[in-house]
Amino acid sequence: MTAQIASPLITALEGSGVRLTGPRRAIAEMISTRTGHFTAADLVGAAKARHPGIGRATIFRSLELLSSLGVVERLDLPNGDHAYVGCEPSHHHHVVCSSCGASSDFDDADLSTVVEGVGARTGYRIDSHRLELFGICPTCAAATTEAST
Amino acid sequence: MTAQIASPLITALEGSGVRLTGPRRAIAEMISTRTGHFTAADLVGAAKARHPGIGRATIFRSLELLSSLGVVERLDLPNGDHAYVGCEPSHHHHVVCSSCGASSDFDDADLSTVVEGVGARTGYRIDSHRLELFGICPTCAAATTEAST
DNA sequence: ATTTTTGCAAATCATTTGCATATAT
DNA sequence: ATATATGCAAATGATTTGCAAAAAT
Repeated sequence: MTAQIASPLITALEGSGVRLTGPRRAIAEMISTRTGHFTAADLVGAAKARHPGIGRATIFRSLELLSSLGVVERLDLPNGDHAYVGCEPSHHHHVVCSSCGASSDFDDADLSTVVEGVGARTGYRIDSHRLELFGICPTCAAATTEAST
Repeated sequence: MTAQIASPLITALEGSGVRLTGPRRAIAEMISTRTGHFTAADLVGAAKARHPGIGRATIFRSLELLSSLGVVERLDLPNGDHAYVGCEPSHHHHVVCSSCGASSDFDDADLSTVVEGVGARTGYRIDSHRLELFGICPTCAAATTEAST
């Protein structure tokens, strides 16, 4: 009975009918050890070090697969870069730390009021939305304060 | 006294200290004739037809300039493409039509409550946010209904 | 045994850059 | 006159694709 902690991603893969391959396990594990967001290039780099033999294409393909399963989400950073974060498959949004890349999820409740209001005012039938918040996480804020003391 | 309608973009350029060049006028005009969002590639194509001689690089540079002036905004479409829309320079967000690309602006008021709430709950100091709504505009909705009759 | 995945290398696509020339001020 | 902008072509960077070989069912 070994620890299964690191694997909501693996669970998601298991439940989806795709094959649970070595590369996919390795990628899932590399993602689940990350605290914050990461780019495809980050993962390619990590793979080169920790799991040589995994190709660039496989990483892109896995990222797409995991996104489609809803356990990884693609973010568009303010600078235009694409990044990813591991997350719960339910609908929600992210706050991401501009300093360390950490991210938290938050849910939808209050936002849906806003979304409905906009729909009513503009006449659009709103199908989907995306909200991303950027700021400084408590840890980084503390570190900054300290440094300036 | 000729119509100046097409030129909030030009006004913005004038007020900003940059030089009002031929290519910039042409690009501003091409943008202001668009109803919905457009990609850099769209503009490159339009320029090739209507203003040959304007280079790709100039288009990208102008888009960046206009974005920095706040009269054009870059969107990240749900499919990952980058697009732009012309807009008012005040802070606001967009609803974009998945069918025709039209977009409307809406302001911030209700959203700021949500943003503050998230900041309070997560402990993040929120610096910026981005909200994009996607759906079907009234015009396209009407067209669809008609077609199915 | 059969189907899905993979790795590789090459292809594609978007965006950026260097630099000599042209243009707005 | 002088600083800023432009066009071009080449450079860069990210992501995708074709395909034969490898691995999972």
